[in-house]
Amino acid sequence: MLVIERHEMIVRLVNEKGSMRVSELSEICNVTEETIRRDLDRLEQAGRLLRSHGGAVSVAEQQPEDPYMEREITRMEEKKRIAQEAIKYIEPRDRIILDASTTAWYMASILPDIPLTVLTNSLKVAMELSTKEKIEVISTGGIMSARSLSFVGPSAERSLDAYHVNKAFLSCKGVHLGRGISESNEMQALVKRKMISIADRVLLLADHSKFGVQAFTYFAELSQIDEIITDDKIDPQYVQQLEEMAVKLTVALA
Amino acid sequence: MLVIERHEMIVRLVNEKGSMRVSELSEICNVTEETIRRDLDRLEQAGRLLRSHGGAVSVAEQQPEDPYMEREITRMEEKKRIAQEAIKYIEPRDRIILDASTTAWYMASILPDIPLTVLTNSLKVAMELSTKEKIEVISTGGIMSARSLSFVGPSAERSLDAYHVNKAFLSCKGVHLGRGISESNEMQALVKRKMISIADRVLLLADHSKFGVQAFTYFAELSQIDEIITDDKIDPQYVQQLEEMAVKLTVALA
DNA sequence: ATAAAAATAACCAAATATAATCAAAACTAT
DNA sequence: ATAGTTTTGATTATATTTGGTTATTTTTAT
Repeated sequence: MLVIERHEMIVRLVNEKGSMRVSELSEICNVTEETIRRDLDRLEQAGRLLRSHGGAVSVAEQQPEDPYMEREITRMEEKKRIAQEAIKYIEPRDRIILDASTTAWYMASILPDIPLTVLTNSLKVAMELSTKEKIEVISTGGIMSARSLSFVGPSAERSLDAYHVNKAFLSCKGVHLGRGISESNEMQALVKRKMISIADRVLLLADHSKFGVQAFTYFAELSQIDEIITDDKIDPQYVQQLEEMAVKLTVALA
Repeated sequence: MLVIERHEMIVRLVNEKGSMRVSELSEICNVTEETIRRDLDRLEQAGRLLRSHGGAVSVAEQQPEDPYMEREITRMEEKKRIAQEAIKYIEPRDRIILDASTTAWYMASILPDIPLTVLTNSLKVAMELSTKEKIEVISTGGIMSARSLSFVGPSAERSLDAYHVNKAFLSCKGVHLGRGISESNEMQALVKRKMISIADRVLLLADHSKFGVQAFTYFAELSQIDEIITDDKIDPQYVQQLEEMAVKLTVALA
């Protein structure tokens, strides 16, 4: 990747996410943090972003409203942290699933360019990964859900049948200790259920606000989840209860 | 190779790939890196690309096209006109196929929001149609081709098997009266062949520059095409020969 | 408030890329 | 043909980029 390309990528990422840490950019671009810092200095000189300790923030004062992205500003910080923790579980040559959640999209955007096969039903994830040449992206087809820009329906589920992955990173709307994992949309829930069935290991990405919540449809038991990644605002009572239930839990720290 | 030819080749390569290293260009063009550097300096002077340490990046990020799409930015006007003509063939409640071509993408962007089912292997087409609420979009899944932002491969072909449409709008790289319709990329060709097999009616979108051209793989006979839509710069000799061969031809006027 | 951790700036050195220069080769125009 | 121009490749000196190291600053936690 040429210098200019890296600079453009940095600006794009900073603008998309609002902010980026030096460490994230370093991983994504496959250069040392020193290089990223120098880049940020120059980009700040040029007025393309604003430097801050640990990273940089967007200076695009009023980015034109992205019609695709339902503005999920809520829990953005937590989701980014969870995404950052989650990518630590990814190793070269893994075959993984990313679902159509905001957290999975963050994961895609900060995923380093290493040899990897990613199976997804999310248009945004696919789009995001298209620039990383070492990553092979496979999309389920299916009926497009315009709101979430993802593919659902029988054909999406059918196409998943043809694959097997070693890790699946899934999100949800609710985690209830007694009732299990739930989703507000039935179509999405069915796809997630299928995803779980073709994965060796299921990692659930759920920020603290999801605990205790019961959404419309259940798509998995807690026992089907191998590990939950959440943020540090989680109620300690859940931590303890999950421990008692022998569910592995990782807390993504700030 | 003439100097100008080399210059054009350099610009084309840079635009296709987004960027090129001096070393790559040197190898491809069979000249020393010094020569390439001088070329790049002059091309940057002329504003045809942007220099960067180690290579050059494309500057062709003008509106309708972004650096992903695989075909040349040329014939844009013709393609828009062909797209405009093509949508006249679409009626409410049609089930149609749009392939991963620039022309199909133009079609998607000017398609009115009427009840319609669109089956496509193009990410851009899907994205474009996501804002039109009356249009149901179904995507083939498959391996994502990053360059063309489309889905190809066995799974893409397999998923097409589950559907049947009444009209397919396809593009190509070459239309040869004797040898048939060809494509430069075999994966895309196989998908198109399958698309033809599940469509009642096949409409070929081909600007005048495609006639007489033979690209790498053939994916259809002329007899399998129900109608060709082209632009008014088409050589009259082809018009006459197609008439003799009883192939229906529509010329999109300015 | 103070200590520990994290991030940064300021170096340096190695690798790479570039610019400048010159001579040979190829092309142009008389 | 021949003189003049342009292009090219080779060579050398110069620039830039990058990663590593260390000291310093800033932030965070106690």
